[in-house]
Order: sequence, then C-alpha cells, then structure tokens
Amino acid sequence: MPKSKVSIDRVFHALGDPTRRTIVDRLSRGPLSVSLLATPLDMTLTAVAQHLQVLEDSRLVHTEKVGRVRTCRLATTGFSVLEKWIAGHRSMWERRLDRLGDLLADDTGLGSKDT
Amino acid sequence: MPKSKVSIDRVFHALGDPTRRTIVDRLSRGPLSVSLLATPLDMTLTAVAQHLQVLEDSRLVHTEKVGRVRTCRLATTGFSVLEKWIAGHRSMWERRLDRLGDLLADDTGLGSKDT
DNA sequence: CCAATACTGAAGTGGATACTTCAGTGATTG
DNA sequence: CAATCACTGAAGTATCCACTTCAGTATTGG
Repeated sequence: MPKSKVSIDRVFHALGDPTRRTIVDRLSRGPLSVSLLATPLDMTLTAVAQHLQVLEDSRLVHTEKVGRVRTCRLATTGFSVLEKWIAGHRSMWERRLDRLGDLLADDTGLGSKDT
Repeated sequence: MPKSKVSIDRVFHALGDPTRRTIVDRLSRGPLSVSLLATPLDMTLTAVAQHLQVLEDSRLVHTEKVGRVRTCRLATTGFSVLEKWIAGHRSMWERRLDRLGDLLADDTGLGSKDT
C-alpha cells in the first residue's frame, strides 16, 4: 500500500478516541517510548501500538525506532490539516451565530456542559 | 431519551464522517429540510435522518419540526466545543514545532523523566 | 551466551457504526 | 375524504473498530 493521504477524515477519526487524545496530551510534555506511553493506560502494549499507528497515519504523531525502542513525539501535519479545516469553516459558524437573533437558540437550557 | 453530553468525543466522531461534513457544508448556505438534504446524497432518507441525529447529538446541527417538515440548520455549540479543544492544544503543537530542530539534534531524554 | 526487554504480527472477539427495508404516523392538498 | 408527502421506528446486516491473546523478532545487558 502506497503512502496514503493525510485526510481530515483520518484526523477527526484519530482524535475521536479518548485514549488517543490522552496519548497526544502526554506527548505534548515530551517524547515517550511505546512502553512508557502504555504504562498508565489500562490496556495491553499491543493496543497502544495500534492507537499509535492510527495517530501516525493521521500525522498527529511521529515515531522513530532506534534499537529496540520506538520513540514517539507529536507531529504537526495532522494538527495543521485540522486547523485548516476549522479556519475554512469558522466564518460560516460565525455567520450563523450573527444571525442567531433570527433563530431559536439551538440548545439553551440543556445545561449539560462538558469540558 | 436521556440528555446526552456534548463531548469533544461526539464532535470529533460526528465530523469524522464525510457524509456528515457534506451535510454541515450544505447547511452553511442556509437551512434545509431533511428531504432536500437527502436528495443529492446517494442514500436513503432514513440514513440521512440517522446522520442528522448524530449531528444533533453533537450540537453541530439544530433541527425543528414544523408540520411534517423538519428544518435543519447549523448550531454553534458543537463547533464551539471543537474550537475550545483546539485552542487548548494549539500552543503545544506550536511549541513542538519551535523545538523540532532541538529535538532532532538532541538526545531523546527518554527515561530521564518519570510520572 | 542467555535472559530480559521492547516491541511486532497474526488472528480472533464483541460491540459500535453505516447503512438497508418495510411498515407505520401525521400533515397537507386535490 | 383520500392520496400524497415528509418523515419516524423497528429490525436486520455487513463492515469497522478497539481491544485481546499468543507467538514471534530484534536488541541489550549481565
């Protein structure tokens, strides 16, 4: 299989999983090996390696193997793809927001905010 | 039907599907009924309604039924949740970018840090 | 060398997801 | 009032996805 494109599909999918977002958060504090990444995660090393594969495919993480250790760190391409998508859609949401007076508030009173 | 949280999980998942992003794009040009949304999409009305449910759960779309017609339009909550997540992570990616030269030249420092 | 370490690959499982069809329910219109 | 329209709900299916176990393969340290 040839090198596949970094699609916004892949990026959204990769970030849609809480374990993968945790991995991203931990890598933001510095590079880590697969084993070190896996240690606090309640799953097998294999599962973590699979998540890392998804993150690599989406270019959110870059890994490099030296000796028997694979070192993982953040990559910028995936995030940049995401930012571009957002940038291209921000204005349309803002336009909606501007015209909210016209509309009913979409979800006022739901009160179930999330962080 | 229980109140569901608007989590970043839901938002990423909702936007991870190309059909749903197409729906979002079309709604950015103005509100549409379910039937009108479905017309150019190569799938059944039911399938489109299911995608709309996902988009509503993630508060990216708001719908309202008047008579027999359900009108769909963009909602801002989901997008705002997404923007907040991005904002909270942008700096860490930028930091990575800044230090890329450093990291590549330097020792990985693996194992020197600990939880 | 030998054992421990750090993954890697293949194969399987259970549950979610993206559809489908079909049979309604109400609203609108001729 | 009957036919049509715009959806809605239930149920089924095929595929995907997040995990697992188990059996490797290199690499490293004593």
